[in-house]
Amino acid sequence: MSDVARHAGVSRTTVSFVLNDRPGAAIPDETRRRILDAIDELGYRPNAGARALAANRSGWFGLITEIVTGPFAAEVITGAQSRAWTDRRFLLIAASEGDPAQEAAALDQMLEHRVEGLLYATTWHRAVTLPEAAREVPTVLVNCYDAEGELPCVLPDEVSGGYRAARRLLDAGHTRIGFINLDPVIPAAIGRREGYERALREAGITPDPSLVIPGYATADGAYTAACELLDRPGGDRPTALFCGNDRMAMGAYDAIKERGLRIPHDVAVVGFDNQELIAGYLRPKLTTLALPFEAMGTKGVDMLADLAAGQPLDTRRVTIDCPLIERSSV
Amino acid sequence: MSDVARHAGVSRTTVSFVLNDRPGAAIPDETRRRILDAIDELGYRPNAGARALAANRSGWFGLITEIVTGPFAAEVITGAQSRAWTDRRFLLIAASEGDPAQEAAALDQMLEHRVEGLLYATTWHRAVTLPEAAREVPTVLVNCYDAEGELPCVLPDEVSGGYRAARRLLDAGHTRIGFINLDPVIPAAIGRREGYERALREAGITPDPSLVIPGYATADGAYTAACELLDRPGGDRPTALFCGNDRMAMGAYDAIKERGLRIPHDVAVVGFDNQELIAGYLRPKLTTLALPFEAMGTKGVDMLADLAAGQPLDTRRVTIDCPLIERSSV
DNA sequence: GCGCTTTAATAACGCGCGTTAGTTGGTGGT
DNA sequence: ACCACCAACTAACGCGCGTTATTAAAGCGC
Repeated sequence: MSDVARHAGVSRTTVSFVLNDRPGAAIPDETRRRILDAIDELGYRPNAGARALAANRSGWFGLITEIVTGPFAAEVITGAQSRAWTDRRFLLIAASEGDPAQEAAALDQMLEHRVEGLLYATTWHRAVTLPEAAREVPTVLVNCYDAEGELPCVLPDEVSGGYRAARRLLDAGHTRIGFINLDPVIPAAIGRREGYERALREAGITPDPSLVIPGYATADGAYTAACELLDRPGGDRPTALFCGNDRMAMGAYDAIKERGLRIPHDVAVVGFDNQELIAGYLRPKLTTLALPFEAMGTKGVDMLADLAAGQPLDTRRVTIDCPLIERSSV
Repeated sequence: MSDVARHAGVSRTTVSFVLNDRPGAAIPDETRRRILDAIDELGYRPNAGARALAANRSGWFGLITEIVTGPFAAEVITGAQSRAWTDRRFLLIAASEGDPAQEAAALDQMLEHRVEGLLYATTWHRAVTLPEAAREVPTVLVNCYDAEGELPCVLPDEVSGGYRAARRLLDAGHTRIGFINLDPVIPAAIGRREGYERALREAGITPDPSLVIPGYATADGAYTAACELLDRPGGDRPTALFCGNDRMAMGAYDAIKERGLRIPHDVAVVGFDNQELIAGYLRPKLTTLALPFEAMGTKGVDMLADLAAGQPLDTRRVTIDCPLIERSSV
């Protein structure tokens, strides 16, 4: 920077003013041009670290996830990254790998780097408890919430997701809709079932509990569940299956095809999660609901930016809709 | 740091010596303990940025990928991250999203943060050309290579992957092995075919070119290709299919099942890529080869660390084996 | 010509740390 | 009694920048 100043025949301060577009600083165009030319000529690049030190503003946000591997975390990162970029901020990403020690270590490193805010994301919707150190800095939870309800969080709207799935099938004329759910105790399963039942009732149908079977998140579990639903005695088998995730839809597909039934003509299927690698390549392609991970990442940074700027949040618990991704299985 | 020094009754220098375990500094245990106690008591955390500035060593490596979304990039990140951690380094991750402008901007930011090395990773094995600015800092290519062959790179060993796949099927007694390949012009397709043919020849079988059909990386393309192979006139249809990726294996599965054939009894299948969401949930689970993304990320940081330390590389072009992931389709 | 305001610029301090060149007090040897 | 030596520390500088207080020159009305 001193070299640039010398080269342009001005002081270092003036260079700083130009670089930062300092409001109130009167820099004639001619001087500004000379400085910018010098920067170009010398290939000068400001030192972000020194800048942060002097301005007492690191420009970092931290992002802790359980697993970097896996499409969900990646989407959160994408959303958060792009949003952070517009504020000229950078994201410090670390994976806890489910190990509390590693998580604490990552957090320590982040605090040493003076992150101005922390995003804490999980791969599945649930309650979490954060390490103590997280209280030192503004924190937003993504896809999870703290049991005490003290921290702001951004969550998928499971209820409207379940509602939307059932509604899509009702609109297609189905009245007996089997629901192969996730483990019944987790928030996703509870919320989606609530939405599913509400849609049925709105259509004048009384939910039949025997049509809701847990598939425990695996293709095998869903296969078994689908067999049970499709082989119901009395010939009142469902004409549509709503599966709690796309993996389970794979199992359901197998059960349906095995019986010589066709998708969607004989049995329609709706999944959840919109995992491209499954939904996009099943045959026929799977109509499913997307978890809005990218939007959640974006919104999380949004909230963090407000928090870091000292502004209060308008909503401390934000829910984001799960959009229906229309393909060919309904 | 000054507070800690005052609290412990020593100078700031002594605190620095303790924090950095400075070799040659004689610090009595008693003094050291007092300092560590003070750090604890005051909740002192070193400022990583200031440290980098003073030591002229940022501790950052940059990692640029095309897409953060997607399992491949995530694995590279995991490998690189964990390896970097052991050197007390951090990874600055950015996605180019295939946009040269965004890529250049990301690189600029990284250089402003004074990264000491750059990892450039692609999602599929191919040639790349880097922006000019990348020459300012040691660079290692991951899963790609530069056309000029100037930069060090770490690549998957496609040839041994193809060899290993064919070999596995030969060992299982198959002699007519169909190969649904990727787009024939890309390095992965070329290398794997070479390995496939070598394995056949070693087994005394002359490769039959009509058994190799491109599936163009899609399930649909592979379905068509598989139909062609399975419906060959003359009853000499292959008893095994080697697919250039797992998505194509999905298409092949459909073609096989449609004909009432069983996997692996009537037709064995080997995939490539080891995409958990596909390979692990197909029924039966898919035996496939893994692209060693995590290992490539690790090795990339390895090489970068040497480069950044000023040491020459022993090998400028490293290839890493693709391990066979045994499941139930052979 | 004088005072006053605006424009254009600068010198100097501090951000939090690593590092070098010292200083101080004590011990052993002759 | 003198010097050499070592253990245990410290003062002071600089890393690259943002920022504040200050100055010199130019413009303006009378």
